This record gives sequence, C-alpha cells and structure tokens, in this order.
Amino acid sequence: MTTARDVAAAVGLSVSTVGRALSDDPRISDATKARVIAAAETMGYVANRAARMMRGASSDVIAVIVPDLSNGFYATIAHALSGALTSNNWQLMLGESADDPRIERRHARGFVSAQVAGAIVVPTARPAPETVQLLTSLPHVQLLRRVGQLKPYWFGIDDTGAIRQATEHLITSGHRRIGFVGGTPDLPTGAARQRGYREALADAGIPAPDELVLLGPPLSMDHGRAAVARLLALQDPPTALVTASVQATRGVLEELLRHEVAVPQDLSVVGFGDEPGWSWWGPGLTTIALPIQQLAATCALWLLDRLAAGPDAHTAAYSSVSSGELVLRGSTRGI
Amino acid sequence: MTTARDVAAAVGLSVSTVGRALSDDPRISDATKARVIAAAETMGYVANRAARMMRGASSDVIAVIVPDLSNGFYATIAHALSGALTSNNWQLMLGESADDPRIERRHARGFVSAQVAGAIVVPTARPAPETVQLLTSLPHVQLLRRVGQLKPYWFGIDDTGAIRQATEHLITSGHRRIGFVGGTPDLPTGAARQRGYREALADAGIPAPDELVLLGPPLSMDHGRAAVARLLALQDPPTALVTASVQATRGVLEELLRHEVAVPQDLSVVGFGDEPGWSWWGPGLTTIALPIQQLAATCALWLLDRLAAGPDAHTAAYSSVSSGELVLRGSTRGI
DNA sequence: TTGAAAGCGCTAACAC
DNA sequence: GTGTTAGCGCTTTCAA
Repeated sequence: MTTARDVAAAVGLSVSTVGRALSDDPRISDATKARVIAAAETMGYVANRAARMMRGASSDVIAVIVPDLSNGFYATIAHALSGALTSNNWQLMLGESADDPRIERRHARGFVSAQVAGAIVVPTARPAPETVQLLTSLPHVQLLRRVGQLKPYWFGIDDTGAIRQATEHLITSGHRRIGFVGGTPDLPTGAARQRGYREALADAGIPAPDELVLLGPPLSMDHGRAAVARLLALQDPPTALVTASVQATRGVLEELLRHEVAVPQDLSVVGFGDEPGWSWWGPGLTTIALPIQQLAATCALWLLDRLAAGPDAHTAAYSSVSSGELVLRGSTRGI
Repeated sequence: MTTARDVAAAVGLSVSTVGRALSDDPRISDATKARVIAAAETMGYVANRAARMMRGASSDVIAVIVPDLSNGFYATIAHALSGALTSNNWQLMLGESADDPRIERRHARGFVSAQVAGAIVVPTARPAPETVQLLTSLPHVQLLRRVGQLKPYWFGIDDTGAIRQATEHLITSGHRRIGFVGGTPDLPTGAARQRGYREALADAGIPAPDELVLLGPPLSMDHGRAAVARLLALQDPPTALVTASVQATRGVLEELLRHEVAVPQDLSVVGFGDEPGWSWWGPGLTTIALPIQQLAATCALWLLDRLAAGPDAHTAAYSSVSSGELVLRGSTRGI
C-alpha cells in the first residue's frame, strides 16, 4: 500500500505538502499540485480512510437496523432508506435484529466500532441498556417503533388511527362481533393499534370481549394462523376480523385459505399494510395501505440534514406521523 | 466515545493493561481482567475500529451489492447473507445497484473507501471498468449472476436446468405452443434460461417461433404484463407459458388476473421462484422453487472462509450450482 | 504481572 | 508556498 509518505519521498516534498496538494489546498502552487497528483496516480495512491477517521473525519456510513428483511414490509423500508442514502452519497450498513435485543446490541456495537456517522433504527421492544447507550452516542432516529430510552426523534405511522379506521369500516358495514389479531402491547405500536380497535368499538358502544382479542409476538405469522383457528373455534365466532401487523395478516390469510373460510360471506377481513399479492388474495384483501416508502425516505433525509447541521445544532424532539389509507377490495362486506 | 484511556483512568491502570485485559492476554491476572471488563462494560467502551485498522487489523465489514431490495427475491438473498455474516460476527454494508452500472460503480467506490474486507456481488450485465478494477482489488464472490471480468468465484443456480424442467413439465402435459417470458440475453442468466427453454423444445422436436419468445429488461414487472397482452393477442395464442424471472412472473400473474384468463383451462403457467402468495394465486402457481437461502448462506460462508485463509491462499476458480425444484400446484394441466 | 513508549497514516496548528 | 510537529486510539515491543 502506497502512503502519502511514499509519494512525498518520490516527489521530494513533505507529507503535509502532499496532503494539501491532494486536497486542493489553495496555498499550494499549481505546479506542485500537478507534480504530486501525477506521482500519486502513477503510484496508485489511495488515502487510508482509517487514518483519516482517526483524525476525526466522520464516516460516510449510516447504520440501519430493521427487524427482518425477509419480511416484505421491512425490505421495502430498507429499499427506500437505501435509495435516499445512496442518492446523497452515503453508504448504508445494515443489521437485522430479528427482534432480539441481544442481536440488536451486537449490531449497535458493530456500528459504533465501525464509526458510523448516524443510525436509523426500528428498535426492539426493550433494547438492552448498552444498546441505548451506544446508539445515544451517535445521531439517530427511530423509525416506525418508538421507545422512550432512545432520543425523541421518530418517524412513524398513526397506528391508532389506522386500526381505528379499519375497525370503523367494519362497524359501518354493520359488524358487531369483530376480532382483533395483533401484537403484544410490549411494543408501543402494538399497544397503539389495540387502542385504535378499542376506541372505535367504544365510540360505537360495542363491547370488546377478551375472547376476540388475540395478541402475540410481533413478527410471527404463526400467531396469525393460531388466531384464526382460535376464533373459528369459538361458540359465537366473529363476523369480521381486523389484523394489526403485516405478519399477522399473512398468517391469517394463509389460515383462512386452509380452512376454506368463505370471505367475505362468512367473515370480513381487513388487513394491515399492502403487500404484493394481497390484491389477488381470495376476493381481494381490503386493507390499510401504509406510505412506508415516503416515510422511510423522509426519515433518512431528516437524519442527513441533522448530520449536515453538525453535532452542536440542538434539535428539539421531533416526530412525524403518517396516516394509513383504507383500500377497499373484496374481503369485507356489510351484513 | 469512551476510549481505552478512559477505561484505564477509571480503573487506575495503564492503557496497555486495559488493552491486554480486553484481549484476554494470559499475562494479565484474572482479578485485573474482571475489573477492566466490568469497567469497560459500564462505560460502554467499544474498540475504535479505525485505530485498530491502522495497526493492521482488517475491517470486519463485508459489502453486498444486490439489484433491488424491494424485489422479494433479492430481499431474501440479503436476509440470508445478513444472517450468515452477522452470526459470524461480520457487519454488512449494503448497496442496491438498480441494475445500473453507474450506481454499481458508486457503491464499489464507497466500499473500497470504507475499507471493506470483501464483497458479495450480484453484478449488473456490464459493470464499468472502474467497478471491475475496484472489486478486483478486494476478495469477492459473484452471486447468481456471473460476469467474465470479475474473479471466477460464483454461486448460482442452474438456470438452464430450471427452465428446461419447467418447459419439459409442460411438454409432458401435452402442450405444444409454449410461450416464454424472460430477460434479455445481455445477462448470462437471461441467456441460460432461454437456452433451457429452447433445449427442452428441441429435444421434443417442437419449434420455438419468435412470436412466442418475449424478452425484456431483467427487473421489470411491466415486461411480464406487456408480454401477456402480446401473447393473448396472437392469432394462435399459446396454451402454456413459462416465465423466467421473478419479476416477469409477478407481472404475468397480475396481468392474467386483469384479463381474467382461465388458468389452467385456457392457459397453463409455470412461474420462476416461489414468492409469498404464489401458492394462493388463482388455482395455486406451479413454479420452480429456488434454494436461494442456502445458496446465499453458502456463498457468504465461502467468502468468510477465504478471508480467514488469508490473502496469500491462492484459490482456484470455483463455482457452485444449485438446482431449482418444480413445485406442482394448480396452474398447469394436461391437454 | 504491569507500565512506558513507539508508531500505524493522516491532518491541522504552528512555524518559517 | 512549504516544512515541522503533534496527536487521533490502538497494539506491541521493550523495560521494570
């Protein structure tokens, strides 16, 4: 590896002159610059980034943590983030947490040790204290999920509003026994979505019996599957179903097909998110479409903007909430 | 950022002792080690990678280039790579090329400047010369696609065999007019898949008229859509269809629904890959399932192994070919 | 068993 | 306009 010192020796100048010439410092004469640049080129000189970073140069890498890329929802997020970052000349370092705080911590360590300039995180329900400490040591934003320990910068969707909308649609269609398949309230998003369901029912004066509210782990299709089986086995099964996560929806859809449930005749279903294929599932899935691409892109740009502003620029707590949109297809009908 | 010096000050020892304690040097007493480790933990100490690299340590980052994460196929690949890398304590730096050599080059530059230890690449059809030069300067493997300019290490699928299998299945079922919707032969994979189609037909003594062979850009759903429209408009439309890329399949499936084509009564269809939802598309999609998870994981492990072997270990050209598997569902039938 | 000190390649403050 | 020097955080001699 050729170093600046080698180049300096070759042209008979000092290392600092070489450094300045290559960074186009105005104090260096054009003749010298030309000589240095030519030498550097022929010698195949490439600046050592590690050394630069030791001098405090900030990296051009942004870290991203998502729960699971094999989940189309998060893959789309990663895609949008990647697009926004690279088109602004940033690199992306990626980690999947699998919703496991220990894996999340491992990534956080890796990121800090790799000296990333900032991080965009979809946090797990309870990040390890060390994770919090590590992330807090660098500029970061929370995406989709929000935990109190991390900095109060958050880009997410209106979870309560989305599920409320879905539930209200079913209520308006005349349904009274409406099942809810969602995530545990550990995750703020899980709690918020359940709230949307309960609020909509309460507003309409409809009870929400426990047997109709099925909660499970966040990224699990199995929970969706099991929930369908449980609901169908009830003495008085629901006439409609609201799902409150992408994976839950997936599981529900598969299981409904397996049980050959007549949708929407016997059961109306509203999904969460809008994944490829859902438009052709059975009669077409009525669902809450989420503007996750814009959300992710905006989030990335916000972070880059903050980085550009410098570490001193004190930023007040900030949150941006996007709304979902009900897409009507064939899986719901009035009764 | 907490440094080793900070930790040393906290425990009243020297930097070198701290360094040794953390690297489990046998010369340090267990008591001291414990003290240092405890302090490092509470203080959130993470070794500065840049400094380590200046001392000759290689980075723990592997670069990955895929065409497009919003494509479930590549998202799965990224997921598998990420799993294999992080479980071996490597970080992943990710770039999406969008199949554009210029974007690919930008990523290659970023990777080299970020001093990644190696790269896993799904290359574009014609990488820029600079990209080739940059990638060649570091250990790398090609995944799925293979271009001659890069090093001859490749993990991919038997494209020809996969499509041949799909085509033969249709021939065996009695079909004679079989359409082919695939990618341009620019990409070796596109060429190989088309070969599989032609070979199967040739073996059965069936002609492959140009009007039935529709080629388009690799990552385009639109091509799949347009192809369906074109084929249906033919005077003598095909009775069966082979698709030769995931995105083409997606487009075809959507368009068939839009045109309300009776599958498999009027048209048999074999897809490429097996994405979520394809099992419930119409009568269930008969398709070629690809072992991309294992493929990606194996590829990552191979690269890590080579890195562990050191830069001197000369490796002979290597390629690993995985086969697809025909999954029979409802979208094909005999005539 | 621990400490002191050198030095990796680079940049920036301070000479001249 | 160019050179000298210090020091980023770490590992690794060399001392003690």
